[in-house]
Order: sequence, then C-alpha cells, then structure tokens
Amino acid sequence: MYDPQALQAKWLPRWEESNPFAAVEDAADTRPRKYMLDMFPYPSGDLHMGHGEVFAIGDVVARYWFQKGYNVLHPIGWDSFGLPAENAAIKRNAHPAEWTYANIETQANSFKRYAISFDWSRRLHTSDPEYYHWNQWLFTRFYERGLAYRKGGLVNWCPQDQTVLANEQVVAGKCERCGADVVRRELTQWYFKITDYADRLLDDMARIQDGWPERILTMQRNWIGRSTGADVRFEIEGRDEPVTVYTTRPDTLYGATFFVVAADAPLAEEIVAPEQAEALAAYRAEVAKLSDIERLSTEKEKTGVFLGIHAVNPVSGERIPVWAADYVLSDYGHGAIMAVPAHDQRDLDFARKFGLPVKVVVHTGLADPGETGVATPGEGTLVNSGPLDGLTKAEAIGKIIEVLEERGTGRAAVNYRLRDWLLSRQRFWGTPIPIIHCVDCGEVPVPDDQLPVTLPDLRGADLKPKGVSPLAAATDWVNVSCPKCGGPAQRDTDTMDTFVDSSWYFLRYCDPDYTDGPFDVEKVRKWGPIDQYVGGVEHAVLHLLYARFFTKVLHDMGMVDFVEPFERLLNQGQVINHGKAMSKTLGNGVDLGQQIDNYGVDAVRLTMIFAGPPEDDIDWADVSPAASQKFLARAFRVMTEAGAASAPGTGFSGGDVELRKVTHRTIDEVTRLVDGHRFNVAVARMMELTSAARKAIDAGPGAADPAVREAAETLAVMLSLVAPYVAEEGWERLGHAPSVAKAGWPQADPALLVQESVTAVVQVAGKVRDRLEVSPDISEADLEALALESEKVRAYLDGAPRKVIVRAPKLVNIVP
RNA sequence: GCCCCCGUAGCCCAAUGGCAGAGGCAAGCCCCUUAAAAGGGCUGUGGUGUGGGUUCGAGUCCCACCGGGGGCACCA
Repeated sequence: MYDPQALQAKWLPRWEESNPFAAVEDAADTRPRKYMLDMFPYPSGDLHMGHGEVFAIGDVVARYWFQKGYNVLHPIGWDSFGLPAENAAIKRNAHPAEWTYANIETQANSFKRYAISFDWSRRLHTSDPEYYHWNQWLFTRFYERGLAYRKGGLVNWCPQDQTVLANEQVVAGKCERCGADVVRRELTQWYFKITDYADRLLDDMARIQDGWPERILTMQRNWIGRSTGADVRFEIEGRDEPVTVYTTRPDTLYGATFFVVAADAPLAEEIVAPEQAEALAAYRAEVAKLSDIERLSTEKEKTGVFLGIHAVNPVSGERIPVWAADYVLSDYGHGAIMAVPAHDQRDLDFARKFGLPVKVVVHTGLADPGETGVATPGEGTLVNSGPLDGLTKAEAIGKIIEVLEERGTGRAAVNYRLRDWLLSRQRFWGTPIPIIHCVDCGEVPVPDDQLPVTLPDLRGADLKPKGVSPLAAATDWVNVSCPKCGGPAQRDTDTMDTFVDSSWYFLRYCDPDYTDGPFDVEKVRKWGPIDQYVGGVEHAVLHLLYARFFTKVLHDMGMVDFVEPFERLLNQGQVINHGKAMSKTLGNGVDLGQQIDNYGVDAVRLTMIFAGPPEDDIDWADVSPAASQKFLARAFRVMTEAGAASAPGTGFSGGDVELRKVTHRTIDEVTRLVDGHRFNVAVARMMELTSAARKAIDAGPGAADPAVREAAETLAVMLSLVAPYVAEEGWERLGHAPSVAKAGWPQADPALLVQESVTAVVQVAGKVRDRLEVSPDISEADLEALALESEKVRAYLDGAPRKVIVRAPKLVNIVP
C-alpha cells in the first residue's frame, strides 16, 4: 500500500540527521563542481504554490547533478529585509524581526518536508547583521570608486509605501510592490552609477545568449535603451553658453524649425524671456500636477509654452523659436531637443498644435507631413540641406557629424534610457547606509572597523511611515561624532533598497560564515559562476540586472574572476487556477500545504513537473495531483514486487531482453530530456517504463526476472529527481541501503539501444502505401529496391517513377 | 502603434522537414470482485487557428490574417 504520509514520516527524520546534500569543500575532492541556485524566497508567511513549482524544478536539476556524481552546491537562504515585515510590525506593535524570523522558520520546515536537496549548513538571512555588514562594506567600496553618490533631482515617490523607488521599481507609472500611483518629487538621494556599466551590461549579453531566455535579454536590452546619434550645440540668443541637444537624426538638422526645452528643467526658467516668465510658471505648475500615467500617455495632446527667445541653427544659421514642453524629458539626453516636425511624429504633433513651420529635408516619396499630419521618419534622399543634399540618411549622418566636429559645434554621441539606480529608501527594515554627515567634513563613510552599523531597536508605532526614514527619530542612534574630525555629526537615516541584498547573495553562499569580507574569494573562484539559476520572470530588469551590475563591479575590484553571474537561467511559469492568478479577492487560492496533506509531497512535486514545459504556466484546474498519486502508487508496487522477488546485486544480463531494451531506451531518452530541461516528457518516459515493468510482471517473464529488477531500480533512481520519498522507500524495498539520491545515474548500454529491425514506410506521392520490416542499417539502394518490389506499391505505379527519395531506414517516397 | 512567443483530440500536452499521438486527465467498454472501491486491460476520424507559398514531403520553414499571452511605447 502506498501511503505518502507514512513515507514522509519515516524518511524525513532520517534525512534531517545528516544534511545529505552538503557541498564538499575538500580540495582532495576532485569531482567537477556544479552550482545550482533558486532565487531565494521572501519570508511572507508559508511557502505557496509558486514556491512549490520553482523549487520542484530546481530540485530536478540539482538532484540530477547529484546522481551524475558532481560536487553540487545547492544552497538556500532568505531575502528577509523588506516592507511587509515592517507593516506587520506596525500592525502588531512588534519588531519586524519577530515576524520575519518566525516566517523563515515556517518556510524552512516546509522546505524540509518538501524534500528540496539543499545544503542546510549554508543558510543565510539578509537581515542578519552578519550579512548586511557586508552590504555596508560593499557600499563603501562603491563610494570610494565613485559608484555610489548622492544627488538631488526629481525622483519617483510611492505615497503608499512612503518611500522613493528606483526606475526599475515603477511599472507603468505604478509602484511595482504595492500598485499605488507613483508621483515625482524633488529629493536628494543615493544612487549607484549603473549607467557607467551600460555598455558592458549590453555587450556581455553575448556571453549568456545561449543560456538565458531570449525575452529576458530583450527586456534588458530595451531597458538599457542604447541609441547612437549626435550632440549638437545651439546658440541661444541672450545666453553666453550654447545649449547642447542629443539627436538620433543629425541628418535632419536643416529641418529643425523649433527648439524645445523640458518644462521641468532648470534651463527653461533660466532662459525664458521676462514677458513669458509668468506663462512658463503657470505651465510648470500645471505639468507638476499631472501623474506619471497622465504625463506618459501617448494619447495626450501636446502642450507647451513659447519662451520668447530664439535659438540659432549651427549649420543653417536660421533663427528658430524656443519652447518649453512636457513631452521632452529633463533627465534624458540634455533635457532639450531640436524639433524636426517633418520627420518626427511627436514634433509634428506639436508643430500642428502651435502653428509652427514644417520643413521637409528627407525626400521619402511619401506625402508632405505638413499636409497629412503623418511624419516621415524613414529612409530617403536629403533635400534642402546644403551640403547634405542628395545623400542617403546613413551618408548624411556621417557627413553632418564630420561638419559639426570640424566647426566644433557637435560630435557623435551615444545615449541610454537606463538611469542610475536610486538605492536609498525612507524605511526601517533594511541596511542602514554607512555614511555620517558632518557639518565640516561633509559625507564621511563609516570606517570599515566600525561596521556593521546595526539598526536601532525600533518597533510598532515607531515604524509608522512619515515621509522620512523612521531611523531619523532614533536620536541616540543618529547623533554620533564624525569619524574624521570628531565633531558632532549625524548618521544617514536612509536604508538600502533590498535589491542590494540580492545582488551578491549567491557569492556569500560559498561561505556564509566568512568574516574577512563579503565572501571568500577563493571559494567563489571554485564554485562560480552559477551553472543554473531558476526563478521568476518578474525580475527581468530588477534583480537580474542589478546582480549583473554588481558582478561586473566586483570583477573590476578583482574579487570575482567572471563577469556574468548566471550562465544559464530558467524562468518557470506561474501556478494559476481556472485561468487566473490566485488571489484573495478572487478566492481561487490553492494552499500548498493543503495539497501536500491531501496527496503527499511526491505527488504535488510530480504534478508540478509533469504539467508541461517548466516555463509554461500551470493551471491547477487542468492538472491532477490525484492522478500523480496514482502513478506513484503504481511505480511503488512495481518496485515493491520486484524487491520481494529477487535480491540486489545479481547481474541483469540474463534478464528478459525486450524489457531490458525498454529500460535502456528510457535511460537514454530521460538523460537527454533532463539535460534539455524537458522534464514533463522525462516523466512520461518514466510512466512508460513503469507500464512495461508492470506488464513484464503480470504477463511476461514475471517479477523475479532480473530485467524487472533492472527496470525497477532504474525507475527508483529516475523517480528520485521528482518524488524523493517513494523513490527512497522503493530503493529500500529493492534491498538497497539509503540513499537512492546518491545511487548514481544509470547508463544506457549501447548494445541494448540497437533495434533488430525497424519499420520503413513506403509512400507513393506522399501517401503511405506499404510498410517494410528492415534492418536499421539497410543501405539506401537496398531499401529503394525493396520498396519498388512491393506489390502494394506497384499497384499505385504505372511505369517507372519520376523520382524516389530514400531516407534509410525509415522512409521511401516515390513520386510517380 | 511597434516587437517577441504561442495556437495539435473535450482538457493538459508529445512529435531531428518524413506514418499526426509518446504520456496524462476526462469519457466509454472489458477483466477481477457477491457488490463497490482499489487494481489490471482495451478504446483516439482532430488532420495540427485561417488562407497562401516553398518542398518529393510542412504541425514543423516563409508570407498574410485571426485568436491568446508577454514586452516596449512621448527616451529625441
């Protein structure tokens, strides 16, 4: 009788005794190493169905590598800083740590029951001072290298969470975490200079092209948004310094009929003519009222205000009016543009709204944009452009850059959509920024020997968001003496974005108790980079971009010898229910613990794996854990009956050849399928092997045949990747000592893979007319001859065929 | 609006350009059983969203369209 709960009760305590999946650091261990990593969980209560899927998938890979004899590092930890803990603490008048660490314990126990092959000795929590110490250490190193800096400017502010956000954390104008509408605020904040690494983040994608899903790379490419063009300097009448604009279409310079400055840029206020100052102020006030969503809407009518002054086209000498508008962004390029309405739709919309001239400078063969209202941004021949006339777009771009450089009024330029990573947060449950502000010395990093700067003991109402960090209220903590001059000074009261924590945690797993630095450089050299990373697609431009950035900086610091942290990435799908994401409001949630109680760990894991390709969503309404349980019971009976009928250790060579062939074909296929991450198909093959063994027991050579034992043992080992409990019990019933997880991956015997005969299909004009049993190594000529002799085939032929295509040994197609 | 991915049986899903069906769910039938459950077995006419094309041969490659999902979307 297959009783999953009894198997769990039996085996879980035994596995817990020995940390069986510990990675081996011993230098004498020469086995090749593999590093398998699942994105670490946030401890928001117990594990849910999504965890159930991602960790089941990752565990197939890890357990497969264990079976193959690799020295495998498969660690687990918790991403345990973050807002939910803080909100829970406010609600319960408690400390965020209480909620956090209680949830971590719950999840850890659930992971153990779920039988994921972690090395439990490497567990880490990012909210431990022993961990965030090194966030601070790394911050200081970044600061020293000019990669962490503070600046004022417009930032994204989430009114719900009462903190600023990085650009990556604003999705369609809403807070990525809570969904509130994000507003813009003028604030001084800390940034990481990720833009310095924009080119490398783009160019190094070539190294991981084959291991990452294409769409993630595309999303990162779009996010970084590299474009090439030129910087062009325009004189502004009445201003000493020229103003530079960035354009991707310098070839259209002669078509610039007006000039636009971002309404919120300081430049607009500076250059506005006195008689237009009031109009500008009114316009700016109006723009400031708009939410990001409204401002970014492409449907929105163009708005703007004339600044009462003119700019001078550096090549044509033409005077063009200067406007301020909100369709020009202050933080991209130089916050100002030359407007070429004929060849840019946005400029054209603006020109038509305000009656500005439209001048065609690229002849594209399309109707005049000034009349149609449709800009012509495509290829063409330059006209009305002095020295550029007659050139193609590409030629003109090259030529005009030459001209601009000669005259000293411009040059080729590259621009990025990527902005620096805003890392400070006005919240409590995170890593304090290790900076002290001194009136005399300015920003002073906390000396390394005074790290970590630990969080003060705040709880409950102290943590209520009030727009500034709760740390500011802890005056005893804030007021310190300056490390440089000893004078009175204050600690920085912001904490770090929790994405800092997750940007390097995979390095610390190599030695989570290391005290001489964030990670043991030597051990990372041995384990890194990660061979397989598994996690959700939601981190495409968040965690995955930041971790790549950190790795490159650490590489430049000489601390890691690779430039990409994750060689292969697998994005699992979501677990949904009845076509929709599970949610409280829909009431369609499925509880992982409940599923396990009902069907057992093995059946739940098997259901996750068998449902479909790992990157596809699983609709829980479409799959059947009960059926999985049934299959496991079937497999269990085969293992039990084989175990009872024969003893381990006897040779298989005398066993039933037909069953042996099935077994070895299964080994061959499952090996390839697991290598290719085709786990659902691999399970189907295991099901077939189970059926073949069942048949052999009931209606073939019987349970005592060595081939039955071979099939059952093979099944136990393969099943251990997905259903560790039943595999372990089956292995024991087959007379082996635990653990099946280390039994070793079976090898297919090539002699048993060859077929004595195969069925060759003979087609006439593409239709199957006969089948021939032939040797698998039949020659093309022999097969063709055989096919042409066939009576069935000849019935469809009159005279000699026009053409015969032979694909020995499987197919002949005769064209009459 | 632009870009990417996916449409195979009632459902989930297989199928190096070569017989459309491996596996599972559901359904139906049979065996076992006093009966039921459990167990064992059997049953696949949808021609691969639609229309073209390439090819001896297309689910697979190309084009267009339809449907679903995702990404980007005033970034000059």
